[in-house]
Amino acid sequence: MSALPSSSERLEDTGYRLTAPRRAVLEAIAGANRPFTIEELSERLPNIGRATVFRTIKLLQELDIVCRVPLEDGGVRYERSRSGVHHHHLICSECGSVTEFSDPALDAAIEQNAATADFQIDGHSAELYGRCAACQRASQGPAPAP
Amino acid sequence: MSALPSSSERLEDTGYRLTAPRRAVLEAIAGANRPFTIEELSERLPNIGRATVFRTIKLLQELDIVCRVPLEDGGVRYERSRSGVHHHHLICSECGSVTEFSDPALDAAIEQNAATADFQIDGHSAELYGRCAACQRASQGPAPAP
DNA sequence: ACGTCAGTTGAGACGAGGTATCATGTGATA
DNA sequence: TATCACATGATACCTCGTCTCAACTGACGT
Repeated sequence: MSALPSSSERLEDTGYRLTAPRRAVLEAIAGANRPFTIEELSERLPNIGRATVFRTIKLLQELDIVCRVPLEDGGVRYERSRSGVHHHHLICSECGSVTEFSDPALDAAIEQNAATADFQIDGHSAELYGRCAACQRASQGPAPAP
Repeated sequence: MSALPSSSERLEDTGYRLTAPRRAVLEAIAGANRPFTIEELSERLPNIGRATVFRTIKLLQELDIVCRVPLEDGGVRYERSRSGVHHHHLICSECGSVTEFSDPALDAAIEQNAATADFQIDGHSAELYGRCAACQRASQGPAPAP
């Protein structure tokens, strides 16, 4: 719901203008109940230029207001990020749902590997692909037609 | 060096034809000393159609002869895969080098998270971005001209 | 050795996703 | 409320990858 107030403040605090198109994009994002593509967003906002949608999403990524979800096939979706908390994704290849999780043990393992290789780590990504619980249940329960 | 014999055998064993263009792509890959883009590969093989290079790389990915390296900016490179062993990447954002590592603890942490979420995992990716040891040394040691 | 033919190729059209350009519009400040 | 840097929209353009289809060619059987 209220992803808007803090987001718009963050825009202004960083010296960016809070314009009508940006407000519209923020509202559309706040209203999205699942990760979205730029194209989907753009369709929902027919009065706003495609380029502006791209520019705004790029900006919001830099401000950690939205985050990029890389898909297995090379495609990309975006989602509102939960208050800048670092997390990873469980991506269902059947229904496309994306679940977040964070795990200190996983991050620690990653940092351990970087340290061993004398690698100065800036960032990392970890995505898990497979089938979510709901999709597993759907194909197990009532025998579906083959 | 000898990535060729086993790779071409693997092609034939799987029922694919070992054609001249495929052989040329395999040789170019064997001769690459760092992860490459399709475009780079295509430039090195001016007699081979771009579409064929794409098709061949796709095929070699399926056969686990090359693997995809997703970059931080959304771009992609490819590299010969080490004998099908599952691994992750340390990707230097300064010099572009890619180092592989594998870590059972990391994979275990990933599987643990999937299990907790009742998620049936098919595959996962984990990439670490930052600066490699060499690039860190280069900017610390002898003061370079700005 | 050679014919056969399904698998493969190359050229180029096409499409998705994203960026660059530039004249015009507009939010925040004085 | 005037100003002007910042932001926008339309559109051209670029990159990366796939599709189409006629022509070609490896692998196999004879």
